[in-house]
Amino acid sequence: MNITITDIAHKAGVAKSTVSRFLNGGSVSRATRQKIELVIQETGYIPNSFAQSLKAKKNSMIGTIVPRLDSFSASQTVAGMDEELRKQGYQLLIINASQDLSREIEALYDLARQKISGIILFATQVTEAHLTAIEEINIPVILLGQEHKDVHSMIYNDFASGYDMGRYVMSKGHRHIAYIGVTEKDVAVGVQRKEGFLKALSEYEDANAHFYESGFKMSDGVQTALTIFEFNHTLPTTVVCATDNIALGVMKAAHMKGIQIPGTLSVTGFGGYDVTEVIHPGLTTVKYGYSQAGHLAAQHIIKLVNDEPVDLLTVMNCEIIQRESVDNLK
Amino acid sequence: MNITITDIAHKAGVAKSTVSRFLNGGSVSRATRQKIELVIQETGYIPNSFAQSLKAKKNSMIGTIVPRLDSFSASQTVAGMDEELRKQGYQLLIINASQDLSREIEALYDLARQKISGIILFATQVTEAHLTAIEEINIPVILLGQEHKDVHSMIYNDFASGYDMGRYVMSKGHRHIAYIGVTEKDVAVGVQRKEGFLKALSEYEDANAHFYESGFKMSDGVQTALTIFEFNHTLPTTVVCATDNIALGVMKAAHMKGIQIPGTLSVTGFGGYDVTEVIHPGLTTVKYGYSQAGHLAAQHIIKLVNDEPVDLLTVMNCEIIQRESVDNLK
DNA sequence: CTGAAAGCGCTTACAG
DNA sequence: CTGAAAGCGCTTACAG
Repeated sequence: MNITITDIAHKAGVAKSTVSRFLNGGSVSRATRQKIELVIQETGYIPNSFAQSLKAKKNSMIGTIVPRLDSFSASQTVAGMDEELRKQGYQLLIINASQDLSREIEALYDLARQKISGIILFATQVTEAHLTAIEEINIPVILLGQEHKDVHSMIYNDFASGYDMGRYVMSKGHRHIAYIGVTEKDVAVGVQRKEGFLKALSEYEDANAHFYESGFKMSDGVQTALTIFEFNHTLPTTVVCATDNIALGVMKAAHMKGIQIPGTLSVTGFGGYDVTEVIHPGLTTVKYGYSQAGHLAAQHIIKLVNDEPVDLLTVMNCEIIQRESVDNLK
Repeated sequence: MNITITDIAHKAGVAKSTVSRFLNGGSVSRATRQKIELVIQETGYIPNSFAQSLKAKKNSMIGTIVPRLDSFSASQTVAGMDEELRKQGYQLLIINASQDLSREIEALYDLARQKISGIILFATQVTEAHLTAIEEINIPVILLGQEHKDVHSMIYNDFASGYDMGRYVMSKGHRHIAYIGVTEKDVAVGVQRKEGFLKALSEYEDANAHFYESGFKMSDGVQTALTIFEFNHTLPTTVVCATDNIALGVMKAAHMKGIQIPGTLSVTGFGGYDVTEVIHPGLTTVKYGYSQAGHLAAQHIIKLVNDEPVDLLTVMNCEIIQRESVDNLK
């Protein structure tokens, strides 16, 4: 049996309300304060936060739903969020949806049941079910990574990233390009990045590109690269990959096939994962500020929780990091 | 204002207890069932889990305290735990201690306040304060990564890993070795791995090793490697690193200095991070089964929560993965 | 400064 | 099958 505030009150010979006041920093005389302190010390009393929240009608928890925990971008972002939230006195409840959209929906309701104050949802796709849930639970929600006109959203400027990367490789003289993208269900990564790249492509009349679709895993990147290497008598001079993971896969495939990077083939990624710096050659990529995004998302959700205004859409910029994986053909 | 069970009862024209029974799958007539269902549908009612837990006096949450979220081992392990826990109907509450021991203690009390059912603590050091907290909160706790005689512990067989790695490099003919370890405050990584290595070393009379201490970050590994390269007119033939991160740092430093790996210098790690496979050369390391450990920890904590017996100490074995970073000198 | 009382939203015997 | 009542552990006006 656990110790309750009533036990403490009895042992200290005071009323529960006095103990409660003591606990919450209300005014208590020196004498009673000491008695209560002593009893709490002896018993190792720990208040029941359910009961507290039940009365107080609110708590300081923020929930976040991530598609997977074991990805660089997710763990960096969550760490950033956590830091900011803790600094501001909130606790973060992390839910792993394991890349299952229906679990995201479940998680939304779960968090509502727990009367969490606000939710940050790492979005990959925003379905009708998401929208319904967000409306029903009646709790502030921020979408991170995708945008929707009816929900507060924070996105990276994926179009600009794609555009910049396209211009970059072409400025280095590349004209025969393979672009490995991902499913268009992922609007940010699958559509925006590619659209940006396409725009850059359209500005160079003598350039041409072939488009491929890959999964998100490194092994998917390896497979896709292998088919490119196999069915093309003339290799592209560069392969632009929609994520660092895919780029890593391409590098691995090239290594397996004895294709030199750089020298014979160039490769680029998106993401700016730590690994891309330590490998040889270093991967030219676009750096996304995951940790900062986490901090910012935390600040925004706190504002929303406190009914302060927040822009419906926040766009975060990214920047190219030039490393050794791209040949200068000029 | 949120909708409560009383509202539902009113609107459906029944008693709260009937709604509660309905919610918990008790016997309710077809007619009332339908009335209640309808009202819940219309109102979007979501039960308050605080109130539920307050009465039910228990919940199905397991807490885990990790020193940092953004590390490969932590995210893999947590993902494994989460998977298992969810399968068994528990929810995981993750707390990030940001590598601050006092935050671990706080977190222990925080979780107790939330009447969580059990706690898995990723341990790096086990201090008196930890022990006191664990005793006071009176909740089942499992230590992951370190052992203590009074607390349920799960550890990797770090001594054996160190021993195996030592024997491995020496079997490849290496006799002049640099060992980069970490602080001995971390018994598993700092002491056990080194002790194992020392035992292997003692079995080869003609072998010698120099010992260095590094931080856990890749950049620390770079620094340590640089001093080794600088102050030794004769380079060791291999550097055995206590973690993959450090090994990655050494590889980077070697690359900066134009030292060939393999060829001139060999390098090994511990951990089996994904990256170690994609880089060139592939890093010879010891594979730790993080995800499995997570699953196992989850199973154990659930048993403890249900008062089922669990071995006080569980030791998990690891195995060497041979890749290209070690020269065969024979 | 202190205490008695009501109430947060739910569940659980206990009658009927 | 259904309802009235008590109670989970706390907080919060309100008196004193």
